[in-house]
Amino acid sequence: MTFSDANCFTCQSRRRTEWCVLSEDELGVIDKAKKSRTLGPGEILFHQGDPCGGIHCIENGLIGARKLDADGNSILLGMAYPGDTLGYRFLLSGEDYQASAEALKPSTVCYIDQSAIRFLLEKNPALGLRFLQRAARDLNEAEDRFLQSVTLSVRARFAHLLLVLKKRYEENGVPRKTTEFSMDLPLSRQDMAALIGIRPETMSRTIRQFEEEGIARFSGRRVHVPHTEKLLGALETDNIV
Amino acid sequence: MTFSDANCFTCQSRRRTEWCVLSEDELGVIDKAKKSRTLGPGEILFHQGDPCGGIHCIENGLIGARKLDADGNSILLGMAYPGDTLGYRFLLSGEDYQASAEALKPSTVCYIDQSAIRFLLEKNPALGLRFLQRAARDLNEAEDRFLQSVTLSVRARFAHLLLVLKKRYEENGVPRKTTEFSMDLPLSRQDMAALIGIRPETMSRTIRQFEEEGIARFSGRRVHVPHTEKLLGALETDNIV
DNA sequence: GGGCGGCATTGACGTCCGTCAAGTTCGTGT
DNA sequence: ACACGAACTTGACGGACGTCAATGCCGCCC
Repeated sequence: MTFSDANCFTCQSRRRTEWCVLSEDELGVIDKAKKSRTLGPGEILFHQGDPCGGIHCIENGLIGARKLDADGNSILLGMAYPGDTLGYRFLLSGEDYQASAEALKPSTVCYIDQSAIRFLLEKNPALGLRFLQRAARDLNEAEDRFLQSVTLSVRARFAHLLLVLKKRYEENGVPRKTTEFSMDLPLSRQDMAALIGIRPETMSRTIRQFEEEGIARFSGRRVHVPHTEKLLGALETDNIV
Repeated sequence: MTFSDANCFTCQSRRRTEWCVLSEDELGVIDKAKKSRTLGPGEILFHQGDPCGGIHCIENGLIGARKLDADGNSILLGMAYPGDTLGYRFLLSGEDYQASAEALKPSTVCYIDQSAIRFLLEKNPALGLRFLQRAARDLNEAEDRFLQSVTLSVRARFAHLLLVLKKRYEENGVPRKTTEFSMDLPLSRQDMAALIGIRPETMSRTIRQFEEEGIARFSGRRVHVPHTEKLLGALETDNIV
């Protein structure tokens, strides 16, 4: 674990966080309470079962949420990008973490103890509403994933995933305006497989299928899509209103 | 649509709602703003695509959330019991309803306009936190459903569903202490099928399988489980930590 | 450098579940 | 009471995806 210096006032990701509704004074409370650290890929932020004593706020990088099954295989449940806050759910409900958090890319993350959070939640109702809006978005996303997992084919779910990763890639980097695009996938094959609820073998086969159909070309973690509309055609999204 | 009289102060379900943190005065705001109505089974509370102008609060009965696919088939997404509030997510995010709400049993539901809600959210931070806790619980539930849909067999998912319905049945009625139990299912076969992401035909076959194995006996909407531990044995829950 | 362990790919095979079609039961309205 | 439609059941069939096993690839550590 490496500690780093960070500053809430100059944080590039702040406008994406819930803290954007805080006054200067209130932001100072966060800034004083925070502890910052950097993680390399694979490093663990917290473990499933650990008590949740605060909130993690991602300044930059990429964090993944995992569960482990009995065989020791880890299942990637979701990803958190810069500006996302991690753990508010368990802080509020008082439960222990139900998943582990692991850096998927080199990341800088701040930890804010619950005392500061609770103080500000009492003081500024807008902060709670911000968290509530975040929860509402997360909830919509979770329900969509369930619906997709039971209504869409593996092909379509993988196409969805690629488009979501593209969107995130562009939000956190350089957007492209052309019909074609390339990007570096932040995930291993088996992590992508877990995200859409399939086995690594099926992931390999779906990738090969996409290559054979000219939808995308894969080389390691690099992916190139020559015609975005071909990828859109694999969505099968027509049949749900 | 039938209107009914209701009273927040004497409401039997209030202790389960978010309003339980309100003072007498604040409860009066809700009580004045609410409009109460009763619905028979099949009656629609609101439609997918309607604008969300307030919150629905279930006094008693059972409400289901549905989406429609292009074929006109309705997919049951979830259920709301007495004390649950419906629509806070869309109110906060300003979106239209993304699903319809339909009474599954005779129900009494109050509608509270957003102006009262927003007034109280600003005034009493504890109310926002209550909603946040609700959202956190809903989120955990949604993620569990996704995990189950990709890791568990149809058998196991149906066993889960029966146990959830049992829990709800006992919370809203008479609990039993014995190893066996009976209950009336509040759902049609196809609604149960949709909840666990399978087709009605597969639902029928799973029910027959349970009967053949002596796990449960079904007669119309009545279900009898002679040995609860047999049902627990069908959960296959061992392999997820 | 050599060996080891995790990730990825590929093939063969099996099975679970979706699809289609037909038939039955149930509920509702006239 | 009868008729109609919706919900439910059952069977036959096929395909998509999981499972198992073998192999290749690559980075890491002794």
